[in-house]
Amino acid sequence: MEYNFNKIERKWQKFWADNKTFKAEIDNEKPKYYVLDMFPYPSGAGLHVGHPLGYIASDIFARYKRLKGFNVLHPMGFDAYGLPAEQYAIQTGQHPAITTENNIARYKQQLNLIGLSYDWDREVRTCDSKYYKWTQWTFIQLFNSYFCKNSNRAKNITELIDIFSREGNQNVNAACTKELSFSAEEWNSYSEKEKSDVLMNYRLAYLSVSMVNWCEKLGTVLANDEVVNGVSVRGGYPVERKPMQQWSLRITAYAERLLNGLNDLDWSDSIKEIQRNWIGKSRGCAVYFKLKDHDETLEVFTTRADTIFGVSFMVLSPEHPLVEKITTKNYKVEVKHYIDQAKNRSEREREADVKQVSGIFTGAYAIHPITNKQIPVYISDYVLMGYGTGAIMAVPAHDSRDFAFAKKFMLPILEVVLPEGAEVSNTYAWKESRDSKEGKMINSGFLNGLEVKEAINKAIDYIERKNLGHATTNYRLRDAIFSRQRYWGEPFPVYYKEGIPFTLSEEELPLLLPDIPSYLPTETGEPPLSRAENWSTAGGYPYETNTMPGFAGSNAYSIRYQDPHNDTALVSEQANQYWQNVDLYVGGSEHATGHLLYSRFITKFLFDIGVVCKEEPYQRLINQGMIQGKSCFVYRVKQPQTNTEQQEASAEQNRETYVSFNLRKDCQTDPIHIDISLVDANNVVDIEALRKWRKEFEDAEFILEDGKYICGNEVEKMSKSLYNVINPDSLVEKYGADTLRLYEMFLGPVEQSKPWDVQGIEGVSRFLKKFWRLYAGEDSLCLDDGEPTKEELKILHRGIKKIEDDIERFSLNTCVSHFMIMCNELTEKKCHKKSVLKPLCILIAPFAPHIAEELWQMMGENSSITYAQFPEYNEEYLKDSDYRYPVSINGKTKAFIEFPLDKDAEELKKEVIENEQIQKHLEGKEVVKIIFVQSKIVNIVVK
RNA sequence: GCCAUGGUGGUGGAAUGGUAGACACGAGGGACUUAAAAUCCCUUGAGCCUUAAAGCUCGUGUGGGUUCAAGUCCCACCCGUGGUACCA
Repeated sequence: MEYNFNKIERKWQKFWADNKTFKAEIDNEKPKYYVLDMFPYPSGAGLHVGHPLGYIASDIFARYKRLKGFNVLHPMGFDAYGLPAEQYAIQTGQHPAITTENNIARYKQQLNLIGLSYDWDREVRTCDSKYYKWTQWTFIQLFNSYFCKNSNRAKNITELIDIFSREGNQNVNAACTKELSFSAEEWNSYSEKEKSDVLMNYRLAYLSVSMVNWCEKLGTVLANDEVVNGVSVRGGYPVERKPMQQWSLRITAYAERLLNGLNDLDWSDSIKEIQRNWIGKSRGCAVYFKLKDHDETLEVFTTRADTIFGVSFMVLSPEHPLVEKITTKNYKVEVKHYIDQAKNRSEREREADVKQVSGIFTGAYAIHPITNKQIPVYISDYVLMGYGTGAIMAVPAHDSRDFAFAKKFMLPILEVVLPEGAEVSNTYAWKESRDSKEGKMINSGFLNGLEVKEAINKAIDYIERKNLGHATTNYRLRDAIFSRQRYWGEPFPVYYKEGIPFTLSEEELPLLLPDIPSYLPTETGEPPLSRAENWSTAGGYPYETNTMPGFAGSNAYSIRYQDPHNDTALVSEQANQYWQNVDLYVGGSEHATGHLLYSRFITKFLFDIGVVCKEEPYQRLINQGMIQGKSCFVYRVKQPQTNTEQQEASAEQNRETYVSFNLRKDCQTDPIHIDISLVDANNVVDIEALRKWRKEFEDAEFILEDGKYICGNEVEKMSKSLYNVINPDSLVEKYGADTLRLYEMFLGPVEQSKPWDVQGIEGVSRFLKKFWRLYAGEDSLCLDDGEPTKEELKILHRGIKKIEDDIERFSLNTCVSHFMIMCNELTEKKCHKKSVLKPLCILIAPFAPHIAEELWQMMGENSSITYAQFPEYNEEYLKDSDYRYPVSINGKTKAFIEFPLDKDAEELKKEVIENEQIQKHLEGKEVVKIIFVQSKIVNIVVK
């Protein structure tokens, strides 16, 4: 019988769909296991072989867990809101919903071809109103909550209102945008608008004004990378930094919990580290500096309180509120000029010339809190308003940025930390500052002689005791800006009444995304939604016109899968109690600081308000690597630079010339990408096909080597634009889905990025054919009912053990290898015994489910292999009767000998030394000692 | 710069401190075939030795160290990849 994979795969895919084999339902008799893939954005290009890597890996795990007796939840859905569909709509006028619908259909078709065991009944789409109802609902909960720092959790905003009306905010310790102070009387006298403004300061979803890149001509906000040198990349129109009112989420309130929560997760160290860095906790000290001739104090943040005696100037951010007050008359004009300049520099420009030191003196002086010396106050844009207090104490000797500033403005450089072995030297001769936290304190009064780390603690102690400041912690993490001036996203469930935002009630959800006549922003710069007719409540109050950003829909989708059709709740308590959270999450590491952080935050919030029972959404995380493509290049010869007239003339006469790979060094060339389908395994280009492929090659001249045109290669990202995409559909057609699945795993560790090797797939294809032949005879299965031999049992049980270990460790590439070895050994033994082939079939079922199902059925089983029992290995069969231990002599392995394990040490020694083989190697030398490791003899030391 | 992570044949990659290179691709040789495809067998880290049988030396980015024993552990350096950055 032939292995007809196309027929087999179609048959079983239909069987699974018809029988809903993978439908997951709550079953309290069985333990649950939740396997999830990061859901894809359905782009127009479809899937290439890189996309399914993670899906196949998680599918293998899901299928494995089912065989292990778990009730597995393995859903899939689509992150359907996003920019490409909107841009396509702007260009073509086609509604993004239609584009998205088509792309999803194509994705589902491609995913099903691979035989993934999803429960499609639980599919979610973020653009589906039944789904985004709960995205909007979650937003409302955030709006109605504040973060209480005392209990370290979110609480209902009504509790805060209650406290305000009774005792003001004196005793309130809550996360907020800026510190306010008011009494109960004041609160009760506030207008509705004033109350709303105060509460905004505390809500977890809040409106605030933040700086954006605004392009008047294009009528839209631009991202930093869309602005270069102060003008828009598209059109070259001027861009200004402008404050705009935006919704934000107060993720910073959860910084500490997001940090601590990482410790108990089974994630890779690198991704945990990326999140830790992103949160960026730094412990330090706030220090108050009095200002000469002013009542205000200047508060700075520092992590190096030990260097306080090394302060020689202060620097404020240009946006700092005190700048205006303290600038003296003589410096007003220059300071204003500097601030104006700084304001119009985009983030990108500031980044671009980091090395450029700029700044200006304000004329003001601060008083050093310990030495009482006067210290000049400068402003400079290297100090950012967004971090710490927007002001620093500058210690040029021990901070490289302060050092550069001091050099430029000829300010004193005071050395206070002396590294071990160094001598006190003239700081003005230094080429760079000494930033290291190692060394002893000098010139620092009561800190002298201490190590830096001790000095930091002692300095903070002193500062707190004398009321000169307080210990504090800063986070790099910023609140998440949640508004987008776009069409294709979730509408905010918000309307405005006399300028005060109100949320809709739960009964009014979902607030449907309206149809609009054009997807561009309006002429007045309003977001696209303001084009919608009657975009207001029944009472005529206008709705919010911004939409939510791309990550909104993915924050709680893993929770929604648990109960996707529930109309009355995000998830029922019953469903959540059973499914809890994701046990295995598979996806790319590019979401480390986006989706993975935001959804952890939202899950913690939902935990606080009692919606879910687990605080962390994803217990174990595997980050699959990217599969790269091999790109092919031809080398176009650069035309010599001549004057224009000649060039024009020659352009008509001269055809483009391309040289073969090994000849490219002889002239100047540009590499040009060509489609990989035009090239064979030896990099020989099919020139006739190339001429037909694109016009520019039609009558080009090709300079050959050995009669062939050889192209160059490079490993790059797989992308349509680089013509190096390998499409899974054609591979399934040619080799079958089971081969593709095995090969994607066999290619290397799932976590690692690696290039797609076009030829390697032959190997697993041959293996599956061999595997089939192990069972299949001429026209029926070739099975033997006899008892397996000891030898055969050993092969089988060793295989079971290895495969189980490998899957649990997620080492799926070695798992495939071990399976191949086992099958080859059984083939060699000509073993066709049913009692061996049956467990073998189950073992491969997670990897190659179609062939496993087919053989399973042919062996006379009448139910799907999906819920078969994963075989257990028996230690008895694994015992090595014939294991030969390696014996080294002076560290070099010389012999392998058998010996029993149960003898005592002296007997063993004797036996080893007298062994014929060993004697040969000893060559009569004296044995000094014998090293045993766990009763195995390992090394003999001789003189 | 900082943080993370990796460096093993022609290639993808295996190796709880204990036979480095499993498994696979590619390559070379052979069998079957009129031929091709498919299938099967042998060789395949480098070098040496031998008529043969067998055996030897060197080898996991570089240089040190720990150990009876190091791809694996420690120290220093070089290179690649990813993240991040006037974060005080």
